[in-house]
Amino acid sequence: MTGKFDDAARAAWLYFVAGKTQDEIAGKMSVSRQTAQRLISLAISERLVRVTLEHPIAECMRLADDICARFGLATCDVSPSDAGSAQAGLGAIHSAARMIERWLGSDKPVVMALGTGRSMRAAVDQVAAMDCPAHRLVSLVGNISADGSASYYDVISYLAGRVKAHYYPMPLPVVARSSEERRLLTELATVRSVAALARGADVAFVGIGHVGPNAPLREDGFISAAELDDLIAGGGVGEIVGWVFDRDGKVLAGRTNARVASVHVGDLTGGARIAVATGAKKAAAIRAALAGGLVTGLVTDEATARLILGGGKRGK
Amino acid sequence: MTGKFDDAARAAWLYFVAGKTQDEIAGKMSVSRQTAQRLISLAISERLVRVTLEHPIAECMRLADDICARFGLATCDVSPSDAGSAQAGLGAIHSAARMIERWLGSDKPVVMALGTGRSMRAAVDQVAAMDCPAHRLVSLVGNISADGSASYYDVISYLAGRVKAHYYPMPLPVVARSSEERRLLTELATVRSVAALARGADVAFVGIGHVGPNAPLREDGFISAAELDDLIAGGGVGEIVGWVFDRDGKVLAGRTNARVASVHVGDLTGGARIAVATGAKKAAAIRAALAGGLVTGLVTDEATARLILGGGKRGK
DNA sequence: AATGAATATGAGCATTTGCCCTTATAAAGA
DNA sequence: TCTTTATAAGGGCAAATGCTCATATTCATT
Repeated sequence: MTGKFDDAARAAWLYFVAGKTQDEIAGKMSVSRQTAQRLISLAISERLVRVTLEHPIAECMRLADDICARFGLATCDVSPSDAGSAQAGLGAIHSAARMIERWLGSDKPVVMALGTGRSMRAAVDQVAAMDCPAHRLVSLVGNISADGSASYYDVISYLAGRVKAHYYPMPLPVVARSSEERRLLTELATVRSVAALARGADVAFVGIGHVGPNAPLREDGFISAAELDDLIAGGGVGEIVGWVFDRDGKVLAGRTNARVASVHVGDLTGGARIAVATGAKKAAAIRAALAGGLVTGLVTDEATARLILGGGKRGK
Repeated sequence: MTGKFDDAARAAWLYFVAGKTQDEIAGKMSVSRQTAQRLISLAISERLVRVTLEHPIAECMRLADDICARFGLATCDVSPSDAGSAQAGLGAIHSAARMIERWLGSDKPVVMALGTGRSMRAAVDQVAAMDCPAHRLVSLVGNISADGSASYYDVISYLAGRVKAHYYPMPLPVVARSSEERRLLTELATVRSVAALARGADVAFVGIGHVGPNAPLREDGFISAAELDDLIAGGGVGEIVGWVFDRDGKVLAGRTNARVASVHVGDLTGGARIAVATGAKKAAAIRAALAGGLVTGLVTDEATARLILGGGKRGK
């Protein structure tokens, strides 16, 4: 008895690689045309097949090189913008997923640190199922939201399940109620060991949030409106796993930062630190993070890349 | 001015990755629907997009593992058979191409040795264009046919052009007219240095020819009908770059082998030696080559794999 | 055994796609 | 400048595809 995914993979193989029509496949596999179509569509939705672009689009490459040069990044991926689509940033998310897969495909065991946020969640959704029990995924940021529930885009457990890796979540709120509470929490033995693991990670993937109207930090209920205003007044423009920084990428002293319980991405030692972020609203935050050297790599899309490089003045 | 391939890649990206229809793409790129279709089709035919199967098909994996175990191979790739199709062996050719790409994608310089034949030619046809000036491609076999022309599926120059690597052809006939001539030719300085490079190759890809009715060696005019009969009488069942071996994979003494000017694959030191071969007619030759340890890896298809393992008795 | 939920299968139909053929446009040569 | 020729764009149509709805089947539960 052959499994369902096996049939799906076989049908997809015949369809994409051998170039058969669904009718022919149906004939070969002795099923109806509809079933063949369903198998192929299953293979696509389960990501048993992968379509990749071999040809680097010159314009995107150019933007990526410019960003690398300007901010001294180790890696930069710019994907084509899907202008005007509902799925903003889809391209960047797709290439982030592929980059994650590449790291997880490594032979030697990898410690991968992960932030949270919508982009990150969307990216791990696109990671193909794999089997990598040797790798470890570690969270940079607490998974407890303000009301005590453990929601907030649970990136790490989803990815861990999908790739069958061990994972180390952080049983913490994102922002503690006081700096004293933060101190107590981060001194817990379990938290300390997870944080230590995170700081030594081989690679970290994080989202970047903007600080301003509709800041994700506020929208997701981690800080109050008053706190957000305070951060803006203090020069905050962006945030990574809760740590707010100004336009130079310098982490603000005090304010909510005094109570953020997550691992600051700047504290990671040695490993690659890759940001995944797109969107006009985020451009200033991304530029600041790059300027401050908070990350060593960026995955974004064409439109955002132009904004980061300075409002398209370099275009043409 | 953006290049044509750039547009093709962009259209293909929108089509395959972003999931747009050709109409939407046409709108976005301000071209007609037909033009969008042409761009996508160009991207496919130029292999700017690549579809790969992430999910290993259980049956193929099982066959591959069986073959590895039985013959002590380092690697074995079995792709789904496209039974009854005109394109026999398409799957194996496709995975051979991918394997070649993987080697060429290596960071450190690679010396890759190459045989000839229809399968090899078809495989390199499918290799994506790359830019690897650090790698060296070296021929195992002469490119001069019996009548002095340099045809015979010119695998190496084609691949070298496609991936922009240096290459070292062998300015030799496949089978010299006498063993004396063979000795003279192989002692030429240029030939000796190419052969030395080949013997030290990191990896070799070769086809396997059968020896029997319609043997490729005969069909391509490298040996006469009488010589073929002689080889068959002497127990020859298969051939790699012209060196004929018996059912145990032992190279025949004398006969045409005394005049074969190519580098015997068994003389390669240390590197991987991978055969690409499919088809019922070749099964015996493949089995012999594996049994004799002439190669360390095999790329074939499901149907051939079954034959190699013994007429499908192990099936189900 | 009966019931109901969940899942798989099959038919019909609107969209989408691939391709042939005609027409336009551009490059090359006289 | 006027052909000639090659190359690209558009129109139209048959084939292929994706999707929805109705029906059958399986499986667990009572």
